[in-house]
Amino acid sequence: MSLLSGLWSPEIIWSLSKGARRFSEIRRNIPGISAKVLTGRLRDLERRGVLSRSVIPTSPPTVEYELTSLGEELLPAIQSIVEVGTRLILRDRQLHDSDVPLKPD
Amino acid sequence: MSLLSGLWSPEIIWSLSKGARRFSEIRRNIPGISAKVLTGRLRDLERRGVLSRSVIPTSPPTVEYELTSLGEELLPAIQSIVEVGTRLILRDRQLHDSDVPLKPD
DNA sequence: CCGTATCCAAAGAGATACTG
DNA sequence: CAGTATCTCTTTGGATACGG
Repeated sequence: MSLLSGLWSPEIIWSLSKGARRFSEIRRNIPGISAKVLTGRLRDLERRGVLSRSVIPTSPPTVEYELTSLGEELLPAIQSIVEVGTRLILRDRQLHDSDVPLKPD
Repeated sequence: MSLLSGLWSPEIIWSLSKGARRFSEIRRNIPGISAKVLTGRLRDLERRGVLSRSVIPTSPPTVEYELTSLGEELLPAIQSIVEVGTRLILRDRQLHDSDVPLKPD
């Protein structure tokens, strides 16, 4: 299960679902993540074989991250967890709303 | 994603996949988990709506934990993550074995 | 642009002892 | 049986500053 460990790993994997992305693109894509944490998570996911890192020797250097085929296999799992979570949130909101109904405007 | 947060939560959910279990049954089922951690995770998962806790007033008391319907929806996701992880481990072992081949007995 | 270094705080988890 | 109470250690993450 450590494949998805870390607060941001699922979002990082998700942000690579549509193809290779650069460091700064991923960072912009995930509001709130710091460079340090993003670097740490990317290194961890690389070591585990979930994504690959390739440096293109331009100036300044370009670094691209891409899911491996095994990384891509995690996408459906992430999606279904997010779906369950969304339903839980909606259900909670409904329970709360029925306690305190909105007055019609 | 916090639905699966905590080192042991996926295993706890998994151990309830075949129906309701008592505290001590879950604990026996998951070697290495302490009572404190199990209690903490169960409370967390209950609060999030993944499982339910019911006390049967016998003496000594019986406490049963059971997945909610939303909890059950997490099972396929857990299974597919475990499958990817297993393939990663097997692939790594293969790579390592090809470096240091076993000598035929 | 793509990071590393440092320091700090908070959360999880392990071990152990104790309880209604 | 099914927990709670401590205490300690480690891991993560946030903030900030700096570097090739």
